[in-house]
Amino acid sequence: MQYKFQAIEKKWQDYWRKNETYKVSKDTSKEKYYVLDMFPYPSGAGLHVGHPLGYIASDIFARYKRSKGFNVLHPMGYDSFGLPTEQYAIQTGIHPATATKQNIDRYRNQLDQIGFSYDWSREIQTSDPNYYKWTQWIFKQLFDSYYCIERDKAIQISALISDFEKTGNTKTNAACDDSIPQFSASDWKNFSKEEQEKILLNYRLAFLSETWVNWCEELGTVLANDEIKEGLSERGGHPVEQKLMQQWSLRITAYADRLISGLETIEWSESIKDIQKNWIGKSKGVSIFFNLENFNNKIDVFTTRPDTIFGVNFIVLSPEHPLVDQLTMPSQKSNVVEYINKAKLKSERDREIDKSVTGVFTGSFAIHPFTGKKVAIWIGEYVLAAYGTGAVMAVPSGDQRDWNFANHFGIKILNIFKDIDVSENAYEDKNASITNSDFLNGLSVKKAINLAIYKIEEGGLGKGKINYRLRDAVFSRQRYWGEPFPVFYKGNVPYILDDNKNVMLPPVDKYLPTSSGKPPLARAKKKDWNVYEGDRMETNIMPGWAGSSWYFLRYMDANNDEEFCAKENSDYWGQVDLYIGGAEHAVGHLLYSRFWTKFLFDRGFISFDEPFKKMINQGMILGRSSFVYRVKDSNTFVSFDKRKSYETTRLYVDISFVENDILDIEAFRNWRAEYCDAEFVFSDDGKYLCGHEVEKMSKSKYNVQTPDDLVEDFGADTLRLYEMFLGPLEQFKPWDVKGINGVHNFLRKFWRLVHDSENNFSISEEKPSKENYKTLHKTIKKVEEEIERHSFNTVVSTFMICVNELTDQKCNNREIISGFTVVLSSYAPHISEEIWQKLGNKTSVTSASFPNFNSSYLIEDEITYPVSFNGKTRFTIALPFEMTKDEVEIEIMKHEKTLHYLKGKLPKKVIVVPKRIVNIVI
RNA sequence: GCGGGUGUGGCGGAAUUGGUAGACGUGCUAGACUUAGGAUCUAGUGCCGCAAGGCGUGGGGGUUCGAGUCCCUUCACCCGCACCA
Repeated sequence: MQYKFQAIEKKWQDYWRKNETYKVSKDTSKEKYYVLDMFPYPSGAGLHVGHPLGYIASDIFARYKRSKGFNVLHPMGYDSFGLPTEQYAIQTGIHPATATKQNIDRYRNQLDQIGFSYDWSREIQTSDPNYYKWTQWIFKQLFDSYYCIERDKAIQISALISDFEKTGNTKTNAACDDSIPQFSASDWKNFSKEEQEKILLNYRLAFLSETWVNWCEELGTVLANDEIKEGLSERGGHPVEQKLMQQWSLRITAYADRLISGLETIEWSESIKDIQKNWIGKSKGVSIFFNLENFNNKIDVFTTRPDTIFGVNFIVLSPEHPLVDQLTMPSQKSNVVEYINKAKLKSERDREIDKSVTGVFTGSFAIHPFTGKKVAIWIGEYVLAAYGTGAVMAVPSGDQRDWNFANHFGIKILNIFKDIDVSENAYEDKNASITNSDFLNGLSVKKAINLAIYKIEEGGLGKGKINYRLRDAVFSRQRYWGEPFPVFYKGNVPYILDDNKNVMLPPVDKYLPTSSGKPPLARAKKKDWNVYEGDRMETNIMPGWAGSSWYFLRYMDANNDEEFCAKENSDYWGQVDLYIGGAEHAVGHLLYSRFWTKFLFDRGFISFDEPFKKMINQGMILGRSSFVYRVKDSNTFVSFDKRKSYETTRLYVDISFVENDILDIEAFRNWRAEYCDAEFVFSDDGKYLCGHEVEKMSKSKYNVQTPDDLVEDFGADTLRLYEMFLGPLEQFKPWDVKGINGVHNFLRKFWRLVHDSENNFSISEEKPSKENYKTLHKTIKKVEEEIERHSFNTVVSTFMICVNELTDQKCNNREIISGFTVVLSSYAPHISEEIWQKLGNKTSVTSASFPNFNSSYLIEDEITYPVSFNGKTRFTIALPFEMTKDEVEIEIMKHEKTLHYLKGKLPKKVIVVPKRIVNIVI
């Protein structure tokens, strides 16, 4: 073996470490570029080949940008708070910090092996007290802020307090809970301190409130909507139920509109933008008040179709609606109570699966705002408490859900659509004209909507309103391994610690809830807390996404003890120019970090309001599982091609025992005791052939391919090239080791190009030929273009073509090899450093400039014209470059092959596109 | 149901604005060379056909001198959301 990659890679990794090659600092003389990976959660399983895919792409891009003269920030760290480590702690008693450190060390080893250009002096860990004290600091700022709707930004709460002192809240236009009563300046002054605090809580961006939350009993904590998939917890797949609890929340809803409009300023995939838009779920409509027949208060309903107001047959409240109690007539009491209790017991999951129509009549009536007629008030599960006002005006002729409800309970349906039959289905399209609707008669839907809104607002019957599906983000978790809150209580009123005080996670005897069901932190005794104020400390912790919502800022100033990030640093490094990570964070991390960024921007701590300017979502690398086939009730395994003659059970086999689908019998027998005397029915060639399938990599499928083995066998440069060579970055693709040899051979071929048969470095000082230059410059151009448009896979082919051509040309000219080495270095940094050094350079190839493309080398003497007949290419012909259109036509028409394909006919038309193609129409 | 995405050889994939479909790599078939290697080199390899020729980018239709690429329609698979009023 001539190309000793193991020694070379070790040598350069040591060199980079010793020389701090990848350390960067602010340098205003250079243009900055910020390339960021989504930082990993350090799990116990280590990295598999799927993880580094995005890291390799971003590393290539970072190295490339550096060679183009940019000052590149390319950091890495760990999202090290989280559930799995805590679950492990519960099982083993090992402190999560200890397990986290082990896992991080393992990750670091794996990452170092791959030769990344991270500036490790900026490493961060979200579970490090020096990091999370700044997460707590941001929470303090959120607590200390409210959202001013007029100025459309977050403002310090002191401004609101001074408003209250002057005018009470009568003129206040701020995002808050709807239920706040009005008070005057003198009311405010007369409130006790505690009462004032409680009122302010309704305005703060971080606030404590009693809300319906998703409670997961199995995990012992509440979960955010984005942590639930198909009604089950994302982690572990446990059932989730609705529970009313006092929780910290963040008022993300105040930012709903900006979170939508901001999407227009960033380069993300349409699908992620759409997912976020749908998640926020903006809808324009109108809120309409229905007076009640026997009561003084009103029911507020939200609708996007005010044009259907005359089609209202009844009103439906959600079972959790606050007026349910009041409106339930004694005669209906038992029915309603029974119905509501049943609804309460249903989990998210149950509600999702069971879509049958259910409901109950309250016995009360509302008054239609225009007709004055009585409208029955029902309760129905299909109305969600959390959306809109938790009440709907039911228009069965225009809404299928209302139609189903009416149909089920035998309610007569009012039709308000001209010439439309609603006896079988509701009419949900917007193409009909309205009828039976007083002043709306004869209007199109669009016109009717506008007129209805006008009439409703004019009559004081309601108000135009924008509704969002997005809920405020529940920010408490009843667990141990997360950021503690910088919060203490006096009585039931929460207070924030002073700016210079931060809470460290206190030690606890067990990582489990207390016997009274309080979170694990409640186990800590007073002396265990580094800070203890008031009557008690907050015992909830922050959710997993707290630390990851701002980490990209900390990298800019990772070791600052005075601030979370000095403004001069965030002003210099600015937005993340390229963010690479998985699409699975579409609504969690990516929405929350946008929210925090906007907040920090509002408060003047940073100067930009979107964190990630451009994002690429890498696709998953799927595993290739292997199978053996055991004959039923025996210890005999039959080869894949013969399995059909037997009744067999398919069993996973560890892919490390399988090469090219051939099973290593010895390794298999040694795998498990039960297989040690296994018998085999072989294929005709005497080998055992395994079956295979492409699926997600997982431990239980024994199909996990770690980068470690590959780095050992082929080297990091090969792994880097191969991961890129697999296919487009964004696409899902199966992992298949077979192709790795090809990429490895390419590096060997490059090595051979500049070494003689004795493995001595050998380079020619001659002036390169025209052909040599052409090959190099073609490569420079293509590599540059492809990297710029993030087409990382095609670049590898370009390298291969270049080395193939140079080999054919027997070209080892210094000038050409030097140029190619720099071009290659972002993909294969180790071998490039080695060759670069052998070329006599004293500094690292990472400081070399990307070669300039010179188009003059690409000018051709001849053009090879494909000649087609009726669009089908038949032959090619080389003609001088400068030949004109007419000359080409003449030349082609007298060619013998043309005559052959014309078969004596006259061409109807001859199309000549100079320098490209000739097409003859017969 | 709504929104987004993907369909190209045995396999991974290439084809930037419509202009030689299958680059590059694997795999396969022959052969050469050896201090038998995960080596190197040569030739072949989309499908049908001895050939001439025909057919080919999920299917059908269209625009065009020319369509993987543009338009219409349809199918399959993947992802997200899903009683959102």
